Amino acid sequence: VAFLDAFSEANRVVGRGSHYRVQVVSGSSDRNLMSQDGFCIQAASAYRNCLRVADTLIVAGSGNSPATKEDDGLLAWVRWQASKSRRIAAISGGALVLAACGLLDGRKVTTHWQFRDLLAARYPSVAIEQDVIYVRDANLYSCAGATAGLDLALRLIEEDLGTTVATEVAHSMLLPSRRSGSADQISAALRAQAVPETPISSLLEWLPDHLQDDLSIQALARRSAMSPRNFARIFRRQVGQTPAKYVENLRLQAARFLLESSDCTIENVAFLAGFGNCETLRRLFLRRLTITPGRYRATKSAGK
DNA sequence: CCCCGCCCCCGCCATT
DNA sequence: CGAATGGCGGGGGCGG
Repeated sequence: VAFLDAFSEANRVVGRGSHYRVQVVSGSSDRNLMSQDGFCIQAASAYRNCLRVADTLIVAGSGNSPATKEDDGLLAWVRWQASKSRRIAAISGGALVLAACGLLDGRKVTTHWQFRDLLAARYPSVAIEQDVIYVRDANLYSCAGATAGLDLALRLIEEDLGTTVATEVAHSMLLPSRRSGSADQISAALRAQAVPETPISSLLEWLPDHLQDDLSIQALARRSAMSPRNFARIFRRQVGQTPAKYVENLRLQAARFLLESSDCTIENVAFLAGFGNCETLRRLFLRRLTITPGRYRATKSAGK
């Protein structure tokens, strides 16, 4: 449910004329949704009564009922919505519902490890990605678990409204920052279950401690014993971002952290985060956060 | 602020 | 034949 907050928070950030209108629809005959935690949510409507087409269709899977009982009416409704909507997202076990609709054949998706085997066995043509917390395949998004749904929501917001808004939403929701799709920040429990060791995953663990190194594609490819072209492809497929973008995000994150929580000079921050000089850092901040590093630090410290 | 060179990204094709 | 890999080149964005 937490990912719903991200959209309302985005509305608050962009101000009046709210951008998102969220409608919760139940997949049952009545409006009640029973969560596995023992509380009950009342949706705005049951799916049968929802004839409005969603711009973004988000299908959330519940933990206790793996959504595998074939409710033909529900599947037909989802198929119909999916055919009309601009993009589709599956959260956790929601992938099973979309798969049952035949919407995942040949598509790249991820799901909670708890459903992975079932999904793979029942729908062999689905391309399951294992070492990401969320994945995007064209207009199809999916994520591994409920909390990853939050990251997915931030991703959608970022695509709709830009990085600045997404970052602010993440900030106001007390998240350290937008997590990337990669596995490096996945929870320990999920990591233990879901991550087979790959060259990319070990690279992702190595990266944050080596921001000052040469992190060009060639250098990273050499480190991973791949050709540059192939490395870039594999990386993008597994991580969901291009290598340079990912590195840029890491460095930006590091710089923000240093500005907020240390009194290093800006030049030192730039150096520590792996930027050649402070001009590069400055331009990145202006591009991504529309604020200079110095002002960023000032507003952060002035706020407290 | 501008400009040039570099590198990233991606489409495309050849090879295995 | 299809999937995986490597190489090439252009276009565009970014850094110096």
